[in-house]
Amino acid sequence: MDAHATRARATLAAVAERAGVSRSTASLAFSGAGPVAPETRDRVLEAARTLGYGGPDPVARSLRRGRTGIVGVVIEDRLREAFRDPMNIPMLDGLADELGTAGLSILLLTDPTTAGSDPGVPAVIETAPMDAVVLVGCSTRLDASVALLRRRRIPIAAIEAEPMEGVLDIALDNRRASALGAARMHELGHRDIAVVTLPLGPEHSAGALAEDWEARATSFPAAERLRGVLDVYDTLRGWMAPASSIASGYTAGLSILADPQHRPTAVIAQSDLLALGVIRAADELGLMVPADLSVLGFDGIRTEGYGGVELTTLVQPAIEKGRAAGRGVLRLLAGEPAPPVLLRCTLRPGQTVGPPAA
Amino acid sequence: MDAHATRARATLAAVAERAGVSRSTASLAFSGAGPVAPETRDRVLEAARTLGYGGPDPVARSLRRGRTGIVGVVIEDRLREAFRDPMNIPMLDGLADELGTAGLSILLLTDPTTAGSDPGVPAVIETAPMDAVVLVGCSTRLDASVALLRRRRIPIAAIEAEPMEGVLDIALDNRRASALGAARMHELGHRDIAVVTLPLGPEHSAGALAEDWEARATSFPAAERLRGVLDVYDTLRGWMAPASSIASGYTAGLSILADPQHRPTAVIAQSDLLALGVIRAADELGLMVPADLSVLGFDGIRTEGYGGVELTTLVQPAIEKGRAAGRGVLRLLAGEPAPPVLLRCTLRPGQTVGPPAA
DNA sequence: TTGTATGCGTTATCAT
DNA sequence: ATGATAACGCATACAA
Repeated sequence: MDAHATRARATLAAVAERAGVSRSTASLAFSGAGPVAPETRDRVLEAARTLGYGGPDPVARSLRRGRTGIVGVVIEDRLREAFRDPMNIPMLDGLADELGTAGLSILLLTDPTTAGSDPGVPAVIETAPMDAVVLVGCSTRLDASVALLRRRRIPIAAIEAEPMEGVLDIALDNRRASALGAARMHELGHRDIAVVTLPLGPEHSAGALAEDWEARATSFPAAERLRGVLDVYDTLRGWMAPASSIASGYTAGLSILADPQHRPTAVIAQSDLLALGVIRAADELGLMVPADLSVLGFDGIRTEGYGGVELTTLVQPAIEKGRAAGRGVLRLLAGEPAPPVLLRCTLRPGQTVGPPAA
Repeated sequence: MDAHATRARATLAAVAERAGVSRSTASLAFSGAGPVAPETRDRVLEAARTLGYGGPDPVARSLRRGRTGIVGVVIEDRLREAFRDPMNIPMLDGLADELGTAGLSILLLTDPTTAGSDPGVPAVIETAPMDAVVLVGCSTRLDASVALLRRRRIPIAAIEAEPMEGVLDIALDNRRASALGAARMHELGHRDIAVVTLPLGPEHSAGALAEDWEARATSFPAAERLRGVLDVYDTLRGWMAPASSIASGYTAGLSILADPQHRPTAVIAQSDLLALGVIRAADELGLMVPADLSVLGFDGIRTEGYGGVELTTLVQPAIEKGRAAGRGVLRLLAGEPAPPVLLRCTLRPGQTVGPPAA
């Protein structure tokens, strides 16, 4: 350990004194926010070096400036779950990209209402230092978090959430896109279809879709996508998956396709992973895709790693979701008007959808 | 917008005045760090509500307390790249889990030396408020970051990095594990093997391993794993992949297996994704695994989603890596001694390794 | 170009 | 159980 290790942390005042200048001059030497004679600056920097001064304290600076340089990103539940959804990665990347240009970094937070925590202990969301927040949970139960953040006067952007007053909405045209996909199926002649949905509620339980799903749904995108299908099909079979994964899709597929007497000719899945799982189930049951069964996905993941199936799917602009949120946050922080954003999904033809078997 | 929106943010002082108590008492009412009469507290809370006070300012509190509740996690390069490595997700999850119990949250940072940024602008790592940092880049070029953080007196833990003075080391027995895998291959009778390595340097370029790889290697785990193989095999073919991905493994596999006259009987890959890529290449060339070619992976990812191959691989305790780092950080922050951690990988037999064809 | 003075919003210490 | 006071470390408006 070096000689400075035991000494107390040096402050800007100490550096200033050592350099023989005032605190303000020393401050300017570091921030560059004002004119300083080159030689004076050198003296200050020199003093800083000998004192082992690590630069202005970020916290003190934040207090003074009223900015922390931190944007909270609220992810539902555990990180593990959040990152299991392949769409969250590029979204975060786009967000980080956009925020990075402004020197902002991302603080990972979990939704206190989904994570099981003591109500006694204040949630991190109440106490974390941040300039703004991006909500990505997609859960209607965000209300509590939003109320909290509003009281703290923290600007909020929400991705794919139900629109809320005072929250910058970064939306996907989930309903329209889903209807588009459904219409394509209908055009091709499919009359008996099944839908595999993402978790609609916080329970994350699997099973046939309940009659009253709409009243109990808390996942806005999942509900919207389902509504989109119902815009085209009056009746359908619905199966709710407990997560967006191949395994869940596989299970759903087995259930839906089990009875040979009563099989749909097409399955509309609310995510690509679910679609891949359904295809695997079909495989196992000896069904050819798309000859015996059409499968439509949602997301547009690179299926490269997943066995080489070219999924017909609705591609969502995941990176752009993050970018748009980032830009929106930047505007909010700048006090500029931040208009809501609506991003569009597109249908990408693949090898998994065709006309029903005659 | 409500009535408070235009008014300036309320402070604790304002709340105290309104409630007719001193600032200290108001403070105690919120923090619960001292005795306050129940009715007094109610009055304070009531005043806070009518004033729209959102609770103590985290920044001011941090300044006073000397703690931010934030732990920086330095990931190399872009988030997209970082999350492409499947091991980083459970690691982060374990870390978040452990830190969460102490009310700490994770600030995502990128390594300023890998990300291309102006040297003029101070890197976030220099200016972000945090109590401690976890390094996960695995790059030897962490020196610069470490120096910076040391000057700031910020405790550091590093996962799978080359041990450094004053940095809490959370290590994997990469070399031993790799040697173990290689020994298994040797036992089975393989004499002509090839290794597909992770990127050894920051260039992320693909190609045959250079003679002087060791001198230029900056990725400690990749170098260690390679050394492990060399502990068993004197000579081998080496191919460096530009990333840990199926696509890179596929390319590497094609190159290595191209010439039928000169094919290894086994490939040791430094990650499971690379191994899966090699297997796909073998498939394409009409080689059976493991009859014609043995393939060993590293990581122990759930291959469920990747086509159903049961990879023989070295399983690393990814979640535990994060947990250990989290616990270490907690101890550092508490001023307790934090012993370095060495985690062990285990060989998990699968269906991709067998004796060479006679 | 440099220095002086003040306040950012809290909490810890100590006294009452 | 409550109150007065003093930091925490810095950046800015303003004066020189």
